[in-house]
Amino acid sequence: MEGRINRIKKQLHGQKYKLTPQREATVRVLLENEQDHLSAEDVYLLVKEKAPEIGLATVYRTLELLTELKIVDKINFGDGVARYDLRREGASHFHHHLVCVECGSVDEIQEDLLSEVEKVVERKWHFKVKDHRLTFHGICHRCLEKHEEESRLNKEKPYLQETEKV
Amino acid sequence: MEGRINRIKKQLHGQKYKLTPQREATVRVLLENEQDHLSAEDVYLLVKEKAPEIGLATVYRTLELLTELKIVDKINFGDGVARYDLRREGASHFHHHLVCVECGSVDEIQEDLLSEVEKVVERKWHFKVKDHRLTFHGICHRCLEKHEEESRLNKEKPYLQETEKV
DNA sequence: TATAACTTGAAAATAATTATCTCTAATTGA
DNA sequence: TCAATTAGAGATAATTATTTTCAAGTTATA
Ligand SMILES: [Mn+2]
Ligand SMILES: [Mn+2]
Ligand SMILES: [Zn+2]
Ligand SMILES: [Zn+2]
Repeated sequence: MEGRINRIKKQLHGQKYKLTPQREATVRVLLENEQDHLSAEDVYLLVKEKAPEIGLATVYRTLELLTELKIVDKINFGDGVARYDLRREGASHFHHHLVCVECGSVDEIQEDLLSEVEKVVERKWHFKVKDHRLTFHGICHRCLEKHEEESRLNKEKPYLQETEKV
Repeated sequence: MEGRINRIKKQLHGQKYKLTPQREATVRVLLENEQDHLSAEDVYLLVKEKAPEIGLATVYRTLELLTELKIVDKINFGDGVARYDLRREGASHFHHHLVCVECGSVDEIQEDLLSEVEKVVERKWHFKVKDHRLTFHGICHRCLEKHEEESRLNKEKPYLQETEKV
């Protein structure tokens, strides 16, 4: 954690930016919620707990700065707000996402998966790939298990079919 | 064109929706600009030419309806506006995009490319894939050619290096 | 043609993001 | 040291995109 903060501090200094207490508090919140996909508002509320004087505008500015430095990725899952996702250290590519259309959960895939596909794109479309965004929409393993459970119960009690409701 | 409109009309009626003149005009604009990625505002301005009385809210409502019926896909390239992309008829999957970070162009890839990757995701993450979004960010073939051209010229006139400017 | 359900345009409301302004504290450099 | 410059801050205003409200109009079909 501290090491990671220090490396981010160096990255900022390398671009003539300072690691102010507000910026540090914001980075800490992102590190402490690494697997989440927080909106600016979410980050603001969490940072406020450790630095109550911070303003929402500062959070926006900090997130913008971190995005510019590729420390976070700004993503949009189509729910009306931008979300911020910490890049894994040393990751050469942006990770992928699994969005469940039933429960709304967002899981991550850290594996590359696309290296072959990108070779094809570069060769066939003569397009130099620098980055990618890949999201799958579907049904997550939790919801799938719930379905299996339900259909098992339905078989045991065939007189209580879903079609009977109302 | 007319056949396609008729099939869309049937799709609407099947869900108890009506094909109003405003909706038809909107669909026509989308068909006439099939390879583009229009924003709601873009669509509005184009529809206004053939149906000047239409309101912006109606365009938003129509685009939302067409998205719900999977006639169009709503996409977000991170430029602050939602864009609407007509689905190819009979296409089983949503097509991919190549966004050029230099000139901003957006090209399309109709090939599937992901079937193998999706098999891996279903097997390894136990996630039932229903749809996907894949965008590559990089340098398009036009910009790459421009670069090659420039470096060719620089070799011919080595006394006019870019580093000399100012 | 009657009619219930659906749609519309205009305007207002909401929501997210960005810009502007002024203040303060830190840094710089004679 | 100390005046000048600058970076970052909060407050607030402005923009921009999208959604909601509502009275009035239109549509499919019996
Ligand atoms: Mn993520
Ligand atoms: Mn497209
Ligand atoms: Zn789920
Ligand atoms: Zn280009």
